Amino acid sequence: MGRNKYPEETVAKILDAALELFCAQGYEGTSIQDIVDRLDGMTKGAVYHHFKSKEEIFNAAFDRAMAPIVEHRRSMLGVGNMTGAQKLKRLYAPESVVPQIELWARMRPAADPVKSSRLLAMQYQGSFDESADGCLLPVIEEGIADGSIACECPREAAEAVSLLANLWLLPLFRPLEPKERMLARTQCLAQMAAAVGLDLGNEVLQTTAQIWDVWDRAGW
Amino acid sequence: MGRNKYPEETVAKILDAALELFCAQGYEGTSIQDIVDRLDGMTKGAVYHHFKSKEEIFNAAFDRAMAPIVEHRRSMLGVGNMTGAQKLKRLYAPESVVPQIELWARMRPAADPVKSSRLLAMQYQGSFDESADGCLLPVIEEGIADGSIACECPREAAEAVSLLANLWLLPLFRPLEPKERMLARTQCLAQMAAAVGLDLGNEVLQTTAQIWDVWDRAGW
DNA sequence: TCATTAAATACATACTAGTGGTATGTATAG
DNA sequence: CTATACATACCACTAGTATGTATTTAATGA
Repeated sequence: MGRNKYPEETVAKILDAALELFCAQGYEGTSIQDIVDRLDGMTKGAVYHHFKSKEEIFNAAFDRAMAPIVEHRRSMLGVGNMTGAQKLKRLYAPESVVPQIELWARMRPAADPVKSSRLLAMQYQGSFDESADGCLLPVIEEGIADGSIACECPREAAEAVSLLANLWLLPLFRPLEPKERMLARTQCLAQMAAAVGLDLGNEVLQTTAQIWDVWDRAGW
Repeated sequence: MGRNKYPEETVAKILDAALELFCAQGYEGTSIQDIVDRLDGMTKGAVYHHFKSKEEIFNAAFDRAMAPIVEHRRSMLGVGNMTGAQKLKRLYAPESVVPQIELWARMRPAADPVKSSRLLAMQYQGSFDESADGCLLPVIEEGIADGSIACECPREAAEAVSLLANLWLLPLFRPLEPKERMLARTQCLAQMAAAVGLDLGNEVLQTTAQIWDVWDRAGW
């Protein structure tokens, strides 16, 4: 294959193939050659021209996939005429979470946590980042400031809710549970969150229900 | 090296070296050769005679390390003259958790979740197993049966508490937080657990404090 | 009870296919 | 003409295997 006039297309192809493979086979289970083989005609030289390591490909692929979702969340919370409590509820409403889910469902990460251990580690890490630098903690603090939320341990509550939401309510790394069990988990989390001053709202149940439907429709 | 009259000594040496290396360098970061190099004189043939794959070594190493702890827990709960609620509190009392912690501290798994992603995945998986087949859920159900615990969603509560205890209160895969923050997390979890009917007891705070001291003393 | 033998075990040695990554070559776009 | 976008050829290293060899154990026979 000769030189491409638009190399960003090549980069996009690489990242598309990589994302799909990393999800299906895990990080260690996917070789650079596997990726190259999906880039018909292209060779390893092309890949290593655009990326300096397998790890960089992995990170780039997921950053790219996550970017629109992060953007979507951030824009949703940018509005001024909402209290912190309202924004918190909105964070777990279907409109916020479902786009993310559609992405995960499309990528189909392996339900085996060991096989997807690197993804799991990223979600784990991300749960802390999300609560620290991301949207959740700032929203809670906003709610405390405007008086709409009464929470004694905002940082801790944010971390706990993030962790449970990302690793327990999202059925990424374990076989999909029956719908009623996922709803029970959601209600359980909502009760626990309420105990530390966070009202996740009623819509969170619909969110879980919709997630379940998407997952189920995707054939899990 | 000639044939050993007591091959179980060889197996033990292999597992000791493997455990230390897997903790320090992660699964993928540790090669069979790394392990062999610590077994002075021994060769890869010996290792592959006793174990059929790297994965089997990994599992065997951790199963062996965990066995006495699991045993300790199980024996502690075997006694008859305790209510479920009392057993639950005991599960999170220092005497139950500290032995486990000493082990972890000795092994020093990397605080980088990505580097230790396989261990993280095992802890994640283990959190569900622990709540399902392990001690927590049975104890809760015992408490419900004897009337000492009132919990509407035992399975969900057990999973949530297990997850948070293993991935949030145990400082395995993240840099150690200041002591007061770890205590705040503990109190937060206790509050959340109480909201779904589980009283973890007052001793859980001492447990966290002791864990922190062990970690700190180990030079984290 | 004890030597002799046969078989099973505990390793060592030598090798393979495949891996992530690099060095270098070549053609094309700017 | 130069910088970029690739291709080709290669490297050290990996998990795992096939095979060889010495030693322990078990079986045998007296």
